[in-house]
Amino acid sequence: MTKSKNLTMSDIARLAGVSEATVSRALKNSELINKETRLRVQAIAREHNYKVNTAARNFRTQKTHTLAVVLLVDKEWGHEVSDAFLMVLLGSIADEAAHHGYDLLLSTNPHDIDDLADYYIDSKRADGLIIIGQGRNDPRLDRLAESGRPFIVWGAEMPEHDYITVGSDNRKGAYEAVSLLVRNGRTRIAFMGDARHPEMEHRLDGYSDALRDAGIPFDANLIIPTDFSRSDGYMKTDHIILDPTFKCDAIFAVSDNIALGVMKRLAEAEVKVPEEIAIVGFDDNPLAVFATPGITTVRQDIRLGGKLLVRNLIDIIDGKTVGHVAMPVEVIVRESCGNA
Amino acid sequence: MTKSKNLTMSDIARLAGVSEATVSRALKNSELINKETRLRVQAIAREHNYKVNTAARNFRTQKTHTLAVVLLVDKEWGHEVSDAFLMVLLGSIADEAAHHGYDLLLSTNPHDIDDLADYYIDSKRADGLIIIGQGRNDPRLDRLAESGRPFIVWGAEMPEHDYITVGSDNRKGAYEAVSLLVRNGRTRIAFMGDARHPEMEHRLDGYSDALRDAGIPFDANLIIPTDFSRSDGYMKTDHIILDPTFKCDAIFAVSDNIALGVMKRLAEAEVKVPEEIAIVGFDDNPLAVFATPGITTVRQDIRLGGKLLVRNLIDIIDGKTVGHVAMPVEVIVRESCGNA
DNA sequence: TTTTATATTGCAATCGATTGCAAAGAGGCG
DNA sequence: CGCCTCTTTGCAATCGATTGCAATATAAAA
Repeated sequence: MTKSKNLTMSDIARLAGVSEATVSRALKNSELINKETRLRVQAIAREHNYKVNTAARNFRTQKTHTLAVVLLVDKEWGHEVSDAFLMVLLGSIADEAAHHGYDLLLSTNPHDIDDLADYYIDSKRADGLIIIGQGRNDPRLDRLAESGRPFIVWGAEMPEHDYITVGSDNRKGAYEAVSLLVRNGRTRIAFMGDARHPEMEHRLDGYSDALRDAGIPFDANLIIPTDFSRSDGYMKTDHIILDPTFKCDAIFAVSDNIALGVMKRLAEAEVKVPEEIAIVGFDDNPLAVFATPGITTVRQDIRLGGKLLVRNLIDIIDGKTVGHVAMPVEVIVRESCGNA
Repeated sequence: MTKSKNLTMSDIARLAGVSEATVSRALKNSELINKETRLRVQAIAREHNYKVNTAARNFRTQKTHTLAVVLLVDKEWGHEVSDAFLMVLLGSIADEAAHHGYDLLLSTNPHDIDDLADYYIDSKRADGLIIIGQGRNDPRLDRLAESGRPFIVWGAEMPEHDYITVGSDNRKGAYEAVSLLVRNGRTRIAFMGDARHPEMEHRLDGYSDALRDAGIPFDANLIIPTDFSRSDGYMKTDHIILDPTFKCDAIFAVSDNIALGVMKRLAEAEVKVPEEIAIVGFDDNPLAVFATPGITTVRQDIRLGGKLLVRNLIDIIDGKTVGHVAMPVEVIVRESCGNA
């Protein structure tokens, strides 16, 4: 632990008896410098615990080697910051960014996303933006796209949007989830979720597709608008329990959180899951396996998602063309869907 | 949306007919500059969508106005990145940092925390470090403290450590949780947790204090080493169920996650909660209220914790002296503790 | 009217690393 | 021996904002 104050490159240059230019090149292992010199300079730098001043480098190179992650988790539509998936995604993004030599700036609840682009990109804090929380077709993202700044969004591809996304194959996931319920003999399958949200819209499409392919007519009464939260799942379940005209034998919930809320309410009302009502969720929340009964769900590969967000954003920054990603999903069968 | 390339301060100076120095001062609203001039310069800057180049400023001022958050979530001792509390803490830290004009760098699973101090502080990426995940008396933190770099740790104060912490009053929380069980007539109260972890050591102290004050002898057989995970809570419950010589009428779990795992296992074994075994957890995990029965728990004010971490770290960076913080906790009574 | 105090603004050095270009040295070839 | 090539290193400009100090203008005091 050398307690010496901060050395600069010129100190190292003096110690090694070479110029600053040589030190700079040696430290990045440039072929321009004789191997012997290179190693000597590197050894001296290490010995004196010298670290390149990133602020100076960023300034000179006009690159920050930093990505900014913006969490647009809007209480309004019931997403909570505490969602397990957020943290997993964030962790994966952080790991992948580090792996590519990028630092990660984090921002939550920005007052204004327009300012945000200014704040991060124009003022040279970050080279690109990862937006998590597509919201309900947020027009601010479209404006961001117009401005031409490098960014990428976690969520669903929508033809009317002009930005790149990474997300799961929500349509296919929902299709398979609902088909599973159908195979288990369920015919009146409720949909709980908020279809105004792009990802959920795709899940609703998958739900419809599955019913159609099974020859089951679509019934709008079975669509129960629900936000992402456990509490809203809990509350909207009243509708199912208390309305005597409402009949369903299964529920497809667009998130495990909703499913957890539903199951809590059903348990209180002594409705048996899966015997009376079967349930399939989405996300494979770590809790899904610990609920009683275990929740059958659609697993997203969130860690892969984080990696792809980073890789593709870096490609965008580097001026390459990248496409949307809809990652494969996997149905995880537990007890709640009524499988044998 | 001006698509103009990046303006510099000298552009604004030219447009305003003043010097760069004046622009610089005007933009930070310095009293040195005539109010009229100030407003005019600000207006021009706004009009042209000029943003100060942070890289240049940081370089010149030798301050980064950035804090680095390091997540030391070690799978080894069962903490999962997906823990709800992590995300809440992180969100609160991010908000508070933004409020103080600091950016937030995020890093998870660093290879080496020593390098980390170099990486962030010495190479001028951040002004200070927030460490989350104190671990089992991590010696690396002690080394970090020796090096004199500004940092702060979420966790528990231990006399043998030479760094500043922010955390909850774990001892008091545990004391009240266990006292509640005692008041409900329980006398054989198991402790589930890993006392090698500083925060848990304090909770064990609180547990012991409560028993002592209630005149109940401490029984080492009732201490069940358990890591932080739901799954370990689930597994260690076997001990309670399957060992015929083991008798307890209540469990104090050092985290709600453990409590959830325990309850899952007890439900499978058809042990009634709270009638046969009462349970109190810790954290007030958002799930605690959604478990059946709802889990009585000790709530930590995590959002406040995040704020204090940031404020105190900034004080440390500014050279002020700050003390440890043990935030007040609150027992949240639900059904699992067997209250009337 | 001269002097002094005050309010504004500008000059110019500075932060530390990077990089295009030039220069010096080493070796090869005719 | 002279010319050319290739390797290795150094020179010096540059990135953009900040700030101590000096300079100027303006007002107040003598």
